[in-house]
Amino acid sequence: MQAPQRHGGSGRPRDTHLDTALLDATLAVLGEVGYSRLTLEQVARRAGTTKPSIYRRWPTRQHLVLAALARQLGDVTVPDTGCTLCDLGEGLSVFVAAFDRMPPDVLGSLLADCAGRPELRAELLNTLFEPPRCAVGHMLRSARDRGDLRDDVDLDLAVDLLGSLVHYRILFGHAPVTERDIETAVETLLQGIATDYPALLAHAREAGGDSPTHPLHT
Amino acid sequence: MQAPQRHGGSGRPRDTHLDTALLDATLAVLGEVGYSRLTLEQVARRAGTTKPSIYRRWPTRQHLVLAALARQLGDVTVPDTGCTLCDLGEGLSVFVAAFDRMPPDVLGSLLADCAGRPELRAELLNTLFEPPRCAVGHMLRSARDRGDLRDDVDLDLAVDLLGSLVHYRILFGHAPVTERDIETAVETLLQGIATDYPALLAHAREAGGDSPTHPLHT
Amino acid sequence: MQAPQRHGGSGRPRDTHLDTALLDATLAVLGEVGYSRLTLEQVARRAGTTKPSIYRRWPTRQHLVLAALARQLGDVTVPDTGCTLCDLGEGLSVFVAAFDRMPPDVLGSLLADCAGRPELRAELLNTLFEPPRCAVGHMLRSARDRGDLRDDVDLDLAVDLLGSLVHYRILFGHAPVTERDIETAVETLLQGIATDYPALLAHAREAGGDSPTHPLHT
Amino acid sequence: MQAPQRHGGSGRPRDTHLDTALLDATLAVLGEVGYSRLTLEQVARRAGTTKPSIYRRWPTRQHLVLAALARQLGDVTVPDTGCTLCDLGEGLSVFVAAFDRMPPDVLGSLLADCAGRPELRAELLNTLFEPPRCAVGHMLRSARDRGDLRDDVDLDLAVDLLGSLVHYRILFGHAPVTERDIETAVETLLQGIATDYPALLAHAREAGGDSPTHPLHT
DNA sequence: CGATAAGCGAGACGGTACGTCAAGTCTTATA
DNA sequence: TATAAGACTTGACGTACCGTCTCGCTTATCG
Repeated sequence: MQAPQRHGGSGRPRDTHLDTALLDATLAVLGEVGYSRLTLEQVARRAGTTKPSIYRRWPTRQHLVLAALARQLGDVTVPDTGCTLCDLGEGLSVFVAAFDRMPPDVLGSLLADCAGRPELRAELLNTLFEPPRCAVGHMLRSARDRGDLRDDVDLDLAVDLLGSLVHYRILFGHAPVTERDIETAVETLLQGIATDYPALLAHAREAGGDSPTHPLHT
Repeated sequence: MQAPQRHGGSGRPRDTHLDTALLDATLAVLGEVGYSRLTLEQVARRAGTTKPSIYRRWPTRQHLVLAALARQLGDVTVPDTGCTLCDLGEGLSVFVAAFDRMPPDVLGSLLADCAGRPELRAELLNTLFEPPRCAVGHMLRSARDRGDLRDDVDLDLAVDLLGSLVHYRILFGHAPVTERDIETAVETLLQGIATDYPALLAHAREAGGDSPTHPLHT
Repeated sequence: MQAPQRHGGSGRPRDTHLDTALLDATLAVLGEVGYSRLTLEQVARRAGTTKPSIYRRWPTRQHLVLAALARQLGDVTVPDTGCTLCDLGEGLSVFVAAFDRMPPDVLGSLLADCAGRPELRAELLNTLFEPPRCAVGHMLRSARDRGDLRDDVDLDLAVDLLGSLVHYRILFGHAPVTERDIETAVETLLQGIATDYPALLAHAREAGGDSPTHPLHT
Repeated sequence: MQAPQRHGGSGRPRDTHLDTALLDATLAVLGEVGYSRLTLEQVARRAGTTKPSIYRRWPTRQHLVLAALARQLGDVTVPDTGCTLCDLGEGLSVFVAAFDRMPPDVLGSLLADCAGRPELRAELLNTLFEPPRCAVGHMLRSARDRGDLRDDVDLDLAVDLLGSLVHYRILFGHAPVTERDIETAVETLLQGIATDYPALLAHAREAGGDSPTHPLHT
């Protein structure tokens, strides 16, 4: 969802500076007044241009905001060290950090604003939510392939258990997602689906070092 | 979020039929065009009245919708049979069913629309989201008190693990929440925090009967 | 074309100060930037209100301007002294003066802008152009009734001959309409349609005094 | 207002087919939607080209339309037979016919649109309105020279009396200009300014034949 | 004959104003 | 004092043209 559709070679080419200026302005306005009070006028003025230039690039306000968020999210890469506990914890943290860089409350508002626009909603989910889901899914699959998880675990549900915790708190967090929360959630889940949880824990301890002994314990 | 504030006893009394007519109209409009396209004019016209009569009762559109949803949610009671597995599963199902009766996508939109209005947001959370959280928390606390859970489990995180799965899927479900999902999630979680999971499973089997053997397994 | 349509007794009544403020603002803007550069925003701002308040009163920009011009034209009354030459000259002068009080070039632009809107055009003609036509027609009919004109004169064409001179020069005058022009035109016309032109001239001389002897002569 | 300005000899020459195609398209669009709804885009598209090709030829929309109308008006020649009544009637008819071939209402709109652009307005008047004025003026001057009119007649006002009737009705005609109207107006005017009207009438009768006996009479 | 200069189609550019919609507030007459 | 009615201020919406610009290409004239 970064650069919008381009056309045949002919015609005056689009000013790519405007593209970035508009996305920058969008993020700035989002940060200052939030999604619901964001005005296209304001965005345009701040980018030194006018509304029609926005509509030429993105068909709706939602598309504009989505593009801005997607650019802000950037390309997020996750570790693959072979240590199931470490990788999951680290991977989730990377995504939490990426989402935390976004203006608060925007993601939820945008998602809500997609009600009734299925294509847009799909685009949003694919662009922003699917990458972390995929990454976590990939990690869990690796873990199962190397024998850390039971063969018959429902990986989709496991992904949802971790992902929904992260997403839910990001979207409407009554509490921020801390590193501690992530570790605890990962360890709790693995106790339920690992073939040999103590071995994983031991492995993580030599690899990283600061994992706690008692998941979900205060 | 039932009948709103009243004034001094004198003068023409409020038409209580209007209260219900307005909430009915709100739900109807929500169901037809969704939250973002809901117009107070439209609601008023449908209820056979005018905008000022709405504003006399609820200060903002958000309050109106919240009131309508709260009435739709109604009073939900959860079981307390002493069977940890059964109660959790049954309790979660009750709430999923209650939320499923609401117009789709409205809850998320409303919640998103509360960004920047903390009191309203708090009221929404208290009215709609807190009851299930409380009920689940209460169940887990009972379970711990009767010795089913370890003493040092972080109950808040446990509540969040279950609650976020349910809420997240309800709010923005890329997949509906099935009975099967609930059971599996409950059992997976309990494997992580129960003192003696097999005993709970056995207990549940004699009580109810249809619990599966292998959590999270296909 | 003054006060727009009113409704049943109930509801908040229209602010009549706004009506006049808007018409005043319209005339002011017309005077400053002309018809084609008149902006409803500008009119509204100047009247201390906003566009929707204008659209509530007049359906289009044309209606607004027409209303403003009509108010500016006001009620114009013409003399009826029995002196055919004097009355015609005086009556035409009155209307020329009334039109000269309007912002220049507006009338033509407005009329041109009515192309393709027959009802509006009819309203404009009725409101602004018909009164002088009627007045002149009435004068000529009186003159015929008292025997000053031949019985079989085509009064409509006579009205047009006088009216078109005035209107044409007002609308797109390459030259202003002077008192002298009016007198000369009246006298020239009457030579063509009067029963006894010299008698009329004599009558006018005793009544008024400053009529010229030789029509259309330099 | 024929072919617009050209530049130095070098470079690709202008496609003269485009000139005519654009003027044709302009007239077509004017005929279909009128002046105020004419879009340069539309004209360009219809001519199979694009806006810049228009602006390369004519600096403004007004110039384009003026050029189109001028081409449509063409060269109009008027008779000079020595019969004052016949020539005037015939000459006016020729011009009425020429203007009637133009799309209706366009002339007035264009003229109105020249408010505040004096050079353009002058060009328009010179191009479209001056020829008939000149022709009528020339006829009247010839008539005076041959002794048909009094020596001291104000020829400018006489021209205006005839011209304004024609122009006014053409521009904003509440009634079409008929042959009958023209004859009657000419005859009425001549009664006012001719040295010997009956002689002119007699002359016209032998020359043409179908002149009426009673000017301005029904 | 190759450089140069303009015209060409295409279409995006920065702008201005449009006419509409809904929000939330107010003022009335009536009950 | 609440009601139905409806006008009020406010502010943003998405669209339509304007007149200009920058492309990549074609077509002529000139050196």
